[in-house]
Amino acid sequence: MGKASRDMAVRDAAAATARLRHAGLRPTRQRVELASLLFQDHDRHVTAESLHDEVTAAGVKVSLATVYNTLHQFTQAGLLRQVIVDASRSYFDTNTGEHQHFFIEDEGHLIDIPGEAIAVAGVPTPPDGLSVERVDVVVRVKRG
Amino acid sequence: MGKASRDMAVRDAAAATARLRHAGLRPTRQRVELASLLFQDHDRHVTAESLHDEVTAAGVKVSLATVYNTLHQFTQAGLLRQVIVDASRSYFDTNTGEHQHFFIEDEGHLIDIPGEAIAVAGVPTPPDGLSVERVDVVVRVKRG
DNA sequence: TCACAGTTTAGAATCGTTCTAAATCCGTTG
DNA sequence: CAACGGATTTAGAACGATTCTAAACTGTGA
Repeated sequence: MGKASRDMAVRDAAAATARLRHAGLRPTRQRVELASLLFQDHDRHVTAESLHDEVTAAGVKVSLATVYNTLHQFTQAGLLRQVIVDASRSYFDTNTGEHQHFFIEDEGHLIDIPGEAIAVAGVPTPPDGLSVERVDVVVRVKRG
Repeated sequence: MGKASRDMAVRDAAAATARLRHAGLRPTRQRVELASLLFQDHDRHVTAESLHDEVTAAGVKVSLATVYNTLHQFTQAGLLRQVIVDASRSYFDTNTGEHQHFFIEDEGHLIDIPGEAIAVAGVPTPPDGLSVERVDVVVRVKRG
């Protein structure tokens, strides 16, 4: 292992810790581990189970309940965004900026579409006492 | 009860039966009941449970399993469209034409947005061997 | 170092949905 | 119009994702 990757690993944990503190979350062992995995890449899409598998494969022991708790806490803290595309499971996206998604239904796989790329025109004013929270666009794609 | 509503009821069952036959589905008692309820209004959004409650309240005995089966069969037959907006339950829409939705998260309530109203521009070409199946737009709204 | 609120955990519980195998129904045939 | 056979319905079990619970543990400020 070279110097760069060692530094990387160190920086990951430090960056994760800083990020957690900044978000008002106590940097516990589990949260730091999960944050390191999640935020090493800019655009990640995970489910509770995929993340649990990943952290477990990395040799770290974190319960599934904690993964669920953590995903929700991160989401509430604005570190993650929940993406609803599949009736049977929830995805979480490390990209919290404005953007949309391709969803490959057969594979259960998401791909980001940059926010600038897509424009939604003509959204009507919502009825009476309602206000727009967010506009989600899902482009469902298939093989072939 | 006046003549009009009596005629309505008759027409409902007859229309439902015709609709089922046309879709290649045997018009069983349960399917006719459910179709009558579903297609009396043009734009309905139901969940399996809401429809089950409704049919039960109407004094008709249909099992929840049959409601699920029927919703899926109707969807496959093109009589319904499934709408994915909520991680915890599936909605079915009697409007199968091109259109989008407001989703009132607090109430779990959907409102149609006509297809002509909304325009989505700039959807990128999907990667390699993928083709666009459908573009779903969900306008999430809140009280206030 | 201590204490305590915050966090994690295993396992049970819950929720929507699907499955299973048996009972029933419907349309056709004889 | 009775009987047959495949389609349909059903109750209840099973399932998978998620949440809850109560007990054990762990950061952090004093």
